[in-house]
Amino acid sequence: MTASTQQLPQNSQDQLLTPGEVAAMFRVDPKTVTRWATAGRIGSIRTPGGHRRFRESEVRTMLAELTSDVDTVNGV
Amino acid sequence: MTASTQQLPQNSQDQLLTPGEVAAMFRVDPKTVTRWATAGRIGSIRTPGGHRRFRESEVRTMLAELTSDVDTVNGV
DNA sequence: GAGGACTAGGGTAATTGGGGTG
DNA sequence: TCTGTCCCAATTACCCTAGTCC
Repeated sequence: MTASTQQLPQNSQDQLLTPGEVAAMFRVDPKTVTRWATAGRIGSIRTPGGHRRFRESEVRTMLAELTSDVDTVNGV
Repeated sequence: MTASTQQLPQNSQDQLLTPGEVAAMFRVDPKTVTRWATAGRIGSIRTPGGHRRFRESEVRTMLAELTSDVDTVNGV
């Protein structure tokens, strides 16, 4: 049995998502998600190869805010 | 009984991880982790059978280094 | 000794990154 | 200002069989 897989050393409870996954959730192009990461609007984790991974919890939070913030503007 | 489920009294500071576990931490394919080891981007320990093992401390360090979060943990 | 699960290896397809443009 | 699409190069993902680990 996979005794080794009994407990993943996943200290972070966040699952990582690929740019394509995030792009599908936001209905945008992966390129756009990359721009968000470049602009610093979303935390990104890079693989040794240079590809980006995003935290599921962070993406969900942003998505929830957008859903809830349809026209709920704070100022105007 | 598999002693794997038990906490052996290792004095350990470097727990060994399997390619699958490292792959899960980076959200990549186990083969990709193998390529990193082949490319020399990550230290690898080979078993007598040829399988690879990675040090948890090293993997954690890489994750921390590659994590470009807005978190101001250490002002590098 | 037997079994299940994972890994190594090579090869090919899909995705991603970066720059420039509409 | 922001997003979508083009190019090309690099990285990653999935296919297979055989061997190893527990």
